[in-house]
Amino acid sequence: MAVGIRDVARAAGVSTATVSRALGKGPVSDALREQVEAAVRATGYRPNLSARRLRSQSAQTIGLIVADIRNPFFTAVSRAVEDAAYRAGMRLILCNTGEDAEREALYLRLMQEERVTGVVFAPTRRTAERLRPEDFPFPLVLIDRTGPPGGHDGVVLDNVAAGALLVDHLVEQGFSRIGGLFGSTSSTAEERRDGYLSAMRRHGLAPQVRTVLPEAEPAEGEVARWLAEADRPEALVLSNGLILMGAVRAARAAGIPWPGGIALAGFDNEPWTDLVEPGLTVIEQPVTEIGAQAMDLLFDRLKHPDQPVRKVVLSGRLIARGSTARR
Amino acid sequence: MAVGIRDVARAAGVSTATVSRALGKGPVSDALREQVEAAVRATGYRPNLSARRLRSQSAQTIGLIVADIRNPFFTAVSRAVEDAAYRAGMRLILCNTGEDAEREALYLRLMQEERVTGVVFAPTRRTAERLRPEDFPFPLVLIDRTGPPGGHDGVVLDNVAAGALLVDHLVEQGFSRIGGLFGSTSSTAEERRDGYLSAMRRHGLAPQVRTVLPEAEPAEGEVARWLAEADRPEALVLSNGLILMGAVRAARAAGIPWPGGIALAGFDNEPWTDLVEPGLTVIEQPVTEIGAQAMDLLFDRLKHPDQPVRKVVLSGRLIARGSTARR
DNA sequence: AAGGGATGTGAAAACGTTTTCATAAGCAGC
DNA sequence: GCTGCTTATGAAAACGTTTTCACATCCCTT
Repeated sequence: MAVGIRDVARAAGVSTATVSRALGKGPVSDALREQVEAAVRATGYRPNLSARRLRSQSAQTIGLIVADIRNPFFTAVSRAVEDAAYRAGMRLILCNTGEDAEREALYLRLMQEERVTGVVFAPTRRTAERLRPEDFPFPLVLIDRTGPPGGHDGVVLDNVAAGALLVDHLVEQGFSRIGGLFGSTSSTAEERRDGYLSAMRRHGLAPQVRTVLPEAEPAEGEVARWLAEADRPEALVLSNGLILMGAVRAARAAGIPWPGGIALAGFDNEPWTDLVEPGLTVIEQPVTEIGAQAMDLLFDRLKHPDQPVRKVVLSGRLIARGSTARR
Repeated sequence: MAVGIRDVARAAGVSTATVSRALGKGPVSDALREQVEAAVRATGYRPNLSARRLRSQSAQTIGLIVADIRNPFFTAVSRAVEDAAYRAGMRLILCNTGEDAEREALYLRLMQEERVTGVVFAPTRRTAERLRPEDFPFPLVLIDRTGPPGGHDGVVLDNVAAGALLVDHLVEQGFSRIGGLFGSTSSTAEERRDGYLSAMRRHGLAPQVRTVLPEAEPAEGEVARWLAEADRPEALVLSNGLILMGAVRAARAAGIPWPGGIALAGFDNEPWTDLVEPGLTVIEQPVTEIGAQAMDLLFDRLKHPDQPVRKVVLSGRLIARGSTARR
């Protein structure tokens, strides 16, 4: 039933070595190559990738580890990563960690057992701190969240600048009591908060920072409470797309209009952010570029293992919409 | 450098067979099992999954093939599939086909070479028609689009009923000149169109059907043209989330309000559909359920290969919102 | 005390490839 | 015509596991 390379060899009247070479790139005479190809067609042979990997010690596989593929940022990045992977003849193994350090460790171990070619990883802050390059026999490229400068290549947004950009924009639009709600698990959120804080300080304004699990529901709850307080801010900076959505829901539920009741500015130019009325001011991340760059770094690292560690920092673009219209 | 099972065996003073059994489920005395575990810790041993797969002839891997992971429907389904896979100790290989029959064929071939345990697949109509169960040595479960009854298990929405449901709702709300815009590549879109057509006929109304590539941009262009026509419909049925978004953009761009200028009703209860104002009437698909059911079918099929083919049909739920408010 | 079924263990085969190694054939230079 | 170099090919080793098979050992039954 299961046809192997021996069957093809027999059908073509050659050795298995020749079949292997004909299918790969070895030197084979044209005549035999044709015989082999005919035999492959005749037998319906499909190579066994596990055997190939075992023998050739090359998995041709990329692992992608993210918190949740349903976060549109990761969705978009994953598509770019998958495209690059398959263009290079590699498969993609997808892992969702749910921001859970234990599952992160589990999946990293799995990647070792798979002997993957490389991994693209968006770690939680906690895990990012513990990541030691010498523990991994493959290139590990961090995206979105690199944490403190470590031994891994990475692609990130200039989060500090982006956080500040939002504050500057809000100040310019006439707001001064500006709150910030940031995710609690990633270094990215921390950097955005730092940018927020330094910009607030620079403008001589009093920051109000809160922290929340970076998901829509917790964010909605937190913002709902915040908006119900007597001295609520005039404007809110939200540190990612899910938190921004939570904030929009909370404002909508409380019947507070934006920008009149509360100005909103956040991250991730998701398709819906310009469909709500008024549209939401956001920092757009170059998502496709991030995924593509990560794969470039990964392949470069494979070629030049001893090259110094590189960190690609991409700029976010401010898209000003009605949600932060001048007071 | 690379530590294998032989090194562990040597360190523990046992045979490789015993190590394998200690790590698996074979019968091993408690004393030896502890020795082996200690040796594993001491050596930092990580099993080589390729070797394991080759020998045990079991890949413990699920393939997921969809048009585009960025379609929120597939995003959500993929998450459910991944969860189920990893709960069963399996990995997930992700493939995006971009609705391209050639890439579908390519990936199906790849799945054979990977000797995967099973595949969850949302095929284009063209491919669905050609799918022959005997060509696949693994269970292939179709989701979202099963096409004509074939030899594969599947999980689908009751698309005909759902399409009709939207028409019934629109009629009830007082609309009669109702157009329908449907995707051109999937059997799902066809079924929704059939539901639309039969409901229109039942109500004695004249259907107006158009077809478009199931992506936001082509849909926006098509709807823009449609809305510019003199005898444009009063209401539109849109056959998936991306097409619905295109329609919303077109209406917004043309300055046509809904439901006043054009009533909108579509598929997929994506998070943004109730954030636009007024909210959009949609059919909600049980996305998580679809993914989970697909994996259930897959595992059942592995257990009972000769069981008759099963097709799970799930009902969509109508969520009526302002976009179809009474005329 | 002998027979017999569990039970635990190790040696070696097996999984399906690629790669190494040896060899034969072809060809250039002398 | 011989040597040396390249090229095409096959036999066999190798990749790192799991599984088969054979063999002790132990305990229970008779």
